[in-house]
Amino acid sequence: MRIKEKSVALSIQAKKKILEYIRENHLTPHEKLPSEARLVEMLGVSRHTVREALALLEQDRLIYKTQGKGTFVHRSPVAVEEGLEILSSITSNILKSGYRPGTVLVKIVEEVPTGEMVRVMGLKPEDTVVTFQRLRTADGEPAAYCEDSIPRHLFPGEVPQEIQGESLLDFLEQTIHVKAEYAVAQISPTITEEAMVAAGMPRNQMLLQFHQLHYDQSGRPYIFSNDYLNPEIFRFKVNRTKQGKL
Amino acid sequence: MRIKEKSVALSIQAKKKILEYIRENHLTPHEKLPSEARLVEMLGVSRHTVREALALLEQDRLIYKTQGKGTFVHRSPVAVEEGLEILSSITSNILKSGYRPGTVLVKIVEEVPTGEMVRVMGLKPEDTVVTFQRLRTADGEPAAYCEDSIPRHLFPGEVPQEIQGESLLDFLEQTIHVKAEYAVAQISPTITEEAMVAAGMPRNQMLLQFHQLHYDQSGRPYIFSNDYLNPEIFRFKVNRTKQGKL
DNA sequence: TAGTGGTCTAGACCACGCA
DNA sequence: GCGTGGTCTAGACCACTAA
Repeated sequence: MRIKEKSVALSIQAKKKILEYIRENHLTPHEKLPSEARLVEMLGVSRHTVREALALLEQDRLIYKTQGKGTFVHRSPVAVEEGLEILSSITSNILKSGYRPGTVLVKIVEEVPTGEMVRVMGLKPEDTVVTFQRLRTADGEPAAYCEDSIPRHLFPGEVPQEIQGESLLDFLEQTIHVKAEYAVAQISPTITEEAMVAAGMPRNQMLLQFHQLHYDQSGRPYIFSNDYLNPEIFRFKVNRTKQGKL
Repeated sequence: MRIKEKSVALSIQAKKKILEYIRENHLTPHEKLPSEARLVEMLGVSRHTVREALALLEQDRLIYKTQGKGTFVHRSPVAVEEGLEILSSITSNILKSGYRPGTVLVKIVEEVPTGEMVRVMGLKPEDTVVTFQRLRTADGEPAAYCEDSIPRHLFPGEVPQEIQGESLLDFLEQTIHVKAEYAVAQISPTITEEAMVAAGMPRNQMLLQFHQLHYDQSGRPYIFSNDYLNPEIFRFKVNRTKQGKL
C-alpha cells in the first residue's frame, strides 16, 4: 500500500489510498480506521501528511474523529451535494439541473449608481456603473431575471455591448481579469414585477430574489446584483455546519 | 511581541498577536504583512504555528495569501456575519434579530412516519416518529410554524409532553444527548396553509419553507423538519465561497 | 496505564512571482 | 536569483478515552 508518485500532493494520494483501504476492507459506517500511527507505517508518509489526508476526508464527511477514541467511517457514504454555500454561476446551476442554458440580453447601460451601490461598493461620487439586464432561460423557458452592476472604471476601454458566453462571471474573468472569490447573498421570496414580465417572465410567479454582492480575492466588491429565480427550475439547497467546521 | 501563556492554543495566541500587529502598525487593506519567516522570529513560535494562525485569519477573511508574493490585509476589515451556511436554531435567529423568542406548542404526537421520513432517516417499517408542531413567536408576533419529527426509539422512556426551553436542538441535546453537527436544507417560497393559519399564522403571507434534515457527528439523521418562516422577521443571508475555501 | 488524536518544534525542499 | 508561501519529514509532549 506504498505511495509516492510526483506532482500530485502526497496528502491527496494518501487520501485516495485511505479511501481504497476503506473499500477493500469493507469498512461499514461507524467502523474504526487504523490509527494515525498505523497509517504512517502503512502509507510510508509522515504523520503530518496522514493528518492532512484525514482532514480532507473529514471535510468530505467521509470520516469523523473523536479524541482519545479514534477515526471512524461516517454514516452517510454519499458525496456531499453542493448547495448555495458554494459560489456558482446561474449558468452552471441551470446545467446542473439538466437544462440547456440560454440568455436573452435585455440591455446593457452605463448609469448612475444607486445610493446602496455607492455605499456597499465604496464608489466615488463621480463613478458610474455598467448594468447588465438579462433574461436567463433553461431549455428556452424563462428561468431567471438578472440585473448585474459593475463599476465602470473596471472596464479599461469601451463598455462591452454584448457578453461572450453565458456566464457573466466567466466573461468578467476573461475580459477584466477579476475572479469572484466569494459572495454574500440576501434571499427573499417575491413575485414577478412588471419589468420582468416585459422581459418574458411569467406573471404572478413566485420567485426567490437573490440580492448579492460578489468580491474578488482581496475583498473588493465588484458585482452588485439582483437575481430573480424561478423555484420550479432551480433547487435551493444549503449545507449548514457548525461554526468553524468544514 | 513574545507570546506563550498556557492552556490556550499557541496558534490562537499567535493569531491575536498578528491582529495586534496589524492594528498597532496601522496596516491598511492590501498592505503586506511580515513574511512567515519574519513572523516566526517576531512571535518566537514555529512556522507551523504561524501558518495555523494565518489560516485562522484567512478563514475570517482578515488576510489573504498569494504564493510567491506574500500575505496581505483583506479589503473589508469587518467581521463576517454568519448566514444560513452556519447551523443555528430558530430561537437564536429570533434573538439575533433583536426579538424575544416564544413558543406556542400546538401538539406533540407519536405517529407513523411518511415514506420520505422512512427513506431519508433509514427507519424500519415498525418505527414511529414523535412530531412536534409549534408556532414560534418574536415579541409575541407569529414568526414561524415548525414541524419536527424525531424517531421514537431515540427517546428511552416516555414521549415528552412538553419542551423545556425554546430550542428543540438544545432540548434534545440535554435529554437524549444527541448533538446536531450539520443539516441539509431545501428552501422554497410558499404561502401560509390552513393548518398554519389555524395555529395563528397570518393568512396569505409569503413564507420561506425550510425542509431540513439534521445529522449528528457520525452522520446519523435524527430530525426531519419543515419550518415555515416569515421573511418580515427573519433575514436570510448566505455566505457563498469557492469550493474548498473556508 | 495504554492507545488515540491534538498541538508544537526544527528543519528541508519545492513552486511561484518578480526584478 | 531571491524571497515568498506550499508541502513534507521526524520527533516530541499533551489531553482525552477506556480498560
